[in-house]
Amino acid sequence: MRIVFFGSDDFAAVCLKELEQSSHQVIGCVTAPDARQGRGMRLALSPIKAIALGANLLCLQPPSLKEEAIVSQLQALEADIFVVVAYGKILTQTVLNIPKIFCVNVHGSLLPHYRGAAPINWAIINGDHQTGVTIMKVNTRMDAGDIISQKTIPLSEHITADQLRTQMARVGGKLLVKTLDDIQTGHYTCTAQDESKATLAPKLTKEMGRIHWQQSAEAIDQLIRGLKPWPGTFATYKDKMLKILEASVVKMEGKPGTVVDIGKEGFVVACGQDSLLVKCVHPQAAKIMPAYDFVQGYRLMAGEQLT
RNA sequence: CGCGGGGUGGAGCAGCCCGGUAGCUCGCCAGGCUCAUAACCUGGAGGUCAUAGGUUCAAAUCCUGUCCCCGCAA
Repeated sequence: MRIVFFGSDDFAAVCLKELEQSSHQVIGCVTAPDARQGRGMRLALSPIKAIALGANLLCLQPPSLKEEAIVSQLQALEADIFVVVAYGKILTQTVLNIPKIFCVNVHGSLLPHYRGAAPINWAIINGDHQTGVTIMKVNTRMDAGDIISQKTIPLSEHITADQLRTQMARVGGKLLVKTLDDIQTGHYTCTAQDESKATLAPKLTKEMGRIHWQQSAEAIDQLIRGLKPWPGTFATYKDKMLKILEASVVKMEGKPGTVVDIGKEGFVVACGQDSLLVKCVHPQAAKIMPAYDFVQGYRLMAGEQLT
């Protein structure tokens, strides 16, 4: 089939690579416009554009899909199907009508659970035992289209969002190719989502990463794993931000926020329930370091407070 | 030129404002001690203080350029 691919991030890039190795033909990409970002606000291009340039693929970067020029460009490609993966924009009905068959989306959850921008992270933050990938038909409502295929992924107790994301991109890419094969041969079904079970996975914010020590150590650990690497979790130590990158739950008690023990693996901070053994840390203006190195250099002592 | 913080033995930091013997907590090596600890005690090795110039009797410290790292913001 002739495919036009819509996507922007690294997750989308994995899917795109998978498509390139399939029997289907990617005839063009649509991705976000280059944006200024990073220190010094330099111009950065999306991973999708990088691949497109390397493969000599047509790459469109419209600021808006509502422009007539874009619509006619997309029509001219005569695609069989559109594939959308983490594109970041809602497609209009006009755009959805362009491909001969329809438009499919790869979503990082078992829909109708976790509709929205950050399904992978929320599954970990909420401590779920499993999640998955869904391929669905796109409509104009966010992540609400009919389900074509799904695959479940079990979650281990220590998985982080970046690991899950990598794993899910691989699984999703393979499922995408298989689903496209099925669509081509007509062996597929569309199942409407059960609206009563729909939940949302809203966009992540920086402030979500603030640690509240009165919460349980388990909840904080889930937050740390679910927000890795972005936006990350942080506490405050001596008025400076201290990012906490890795931790685990230990059975110790104390006043929430107090350092109750120090060892070679790191330092232990008491929480609302149980305590958190902090193993890896990122002080403001410094490098990422093992928690024990932080203890050495910053003179962290048992009894001190984090907020 | 978006704003800000850094680069000091193997690790993490202090010292810089107010120039004048390279400091702290670890690690490493050797020896001792202990029921035990982030164990402890004694001794030892290891640094052109990112880099290039400048000022000075004297620069980690003051001035100028360059390279690299990080946070905020997006």
